[in-house]
Amino acid sequence: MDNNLDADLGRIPHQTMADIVETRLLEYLKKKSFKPGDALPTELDLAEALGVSRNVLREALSRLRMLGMVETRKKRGMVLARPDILGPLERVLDPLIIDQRTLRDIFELRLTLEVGLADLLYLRKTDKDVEELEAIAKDQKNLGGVTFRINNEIAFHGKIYQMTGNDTLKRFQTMLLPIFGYLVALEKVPRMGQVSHLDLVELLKHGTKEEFRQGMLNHLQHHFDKLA
Amino acid sequence: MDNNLDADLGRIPHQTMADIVETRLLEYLKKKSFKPGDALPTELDLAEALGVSRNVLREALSRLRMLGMVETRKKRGMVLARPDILGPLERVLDPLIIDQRTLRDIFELRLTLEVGLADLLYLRKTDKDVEELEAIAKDQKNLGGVTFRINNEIAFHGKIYQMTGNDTLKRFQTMLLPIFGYLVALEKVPRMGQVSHLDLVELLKHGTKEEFRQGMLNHLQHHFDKLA
DNA sequence: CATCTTTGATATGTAGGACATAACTACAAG
DNA sequence: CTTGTAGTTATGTCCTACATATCAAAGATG
Repeated sequence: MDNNLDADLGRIPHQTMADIVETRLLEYLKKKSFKPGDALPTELDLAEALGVSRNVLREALSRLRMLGMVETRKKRGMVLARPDILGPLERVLDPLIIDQRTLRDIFELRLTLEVGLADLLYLRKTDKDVEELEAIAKDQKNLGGVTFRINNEIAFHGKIYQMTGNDTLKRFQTMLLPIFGYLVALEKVPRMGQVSHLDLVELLKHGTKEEFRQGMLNHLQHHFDKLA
Repeated sequence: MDNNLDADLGRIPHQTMADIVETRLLEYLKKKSFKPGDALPTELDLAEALGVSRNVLREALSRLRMLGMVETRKKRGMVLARPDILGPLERVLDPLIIDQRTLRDIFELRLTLEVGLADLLYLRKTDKDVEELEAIAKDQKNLGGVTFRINNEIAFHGKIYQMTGNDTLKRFQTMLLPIFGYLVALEKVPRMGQVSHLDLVELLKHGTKEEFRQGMLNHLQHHFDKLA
């Protein structure tokens, strides 16, 4: 009867103490503009200051620890740390849990990145890198099973990301792989672009930045075609 | 004397119970391939099964709640939910805490995205969108103070992201803004690209995808110049 | 009979106490 | 000056207790 009512109205968020303490702590850290390594008050002091039990405080702190924002050592107390910005993302990226719309968004995000990569690539690529990339591309010729072809695909594009010299970008791409495996596996007939990996390597060796970008675009064209 | 010793050896990670429980729970959720809405065992059952106190379990659950992976309601128990993949990222993005290298990486990531956006843009842009973008660009003419110019810059590029019809991308861009504000504020002399916002709008109206991309590239050129 | 009210059971939310453990400090011993 | 020892302190973990929201079923009312 009113099954859609829940979807229409949604549920009122109901902030819990731990939620509030979490935001308060984040505000506190940012306001005080601590630098990594700075010492923080003890749990007992914080709990008392916030007027909550140590239990609640620790639940909030546990979150900040997961984000890598604080580290705690016995006796020493808590210390502000450099968060791992991609760590939390990594935990959540399960294609089966993420909704279809976001999945599509992420897919497009990857395509966008790959097309835009050319500039960084030409800025930082080395001859050694190009050689290694070529080796990967040539490996594709003697294709084994489906598994091999997928792994080779991953290796090739992964290498390109690595060649940009941008570690965050590379990690980001690695994290998105499961989503890609999932989406590609949904395709009935695996389609290949008109521009092969070897073509891309050739462009990288002797072509201009714009030619390579155009080549990558063609390589990914059949993905773009399906977006609408 | 041995200041580098710490850097050489690093610190031994020291997993805490909550850490272990967190990973175990994540494995459990993925292995069982729950769908959003499915009910989970109670805290007491989970704690007993894992052999830890309810306290520790709740610290781990608190993390999953922050990630949006589980929701809990009294009596009803716990339910698997759709995680907000960008939420955790949002909490962490404070330019003052992130290290310089990652900051640069993110900056490059944004440039890469912006250059690669053209395809999605031409796939989904509407006349109404272009008009609105033009309005923003024209606003720039009668420039007020520095604050206004920055806000206008944000509005213009933000509008472009929104025009891609990719909500995740748009949110991502919004989240990165503080980092941009920070990096741009570091510049002594604000430099402008040779291609203005109005030029970009013109390209969007009458130019091809490739022309627009090239225009965006020129618009951002001075940023690329500083990368090396 | 249908609908509203009440009551009880249950799982989470919060509080507080207790103790183990790691790590820092200071001091004594070689 | 290094090494060993004792004491202190803050975190890590466990336990118990109770409040609260919510579901479910029994009971009351028309």
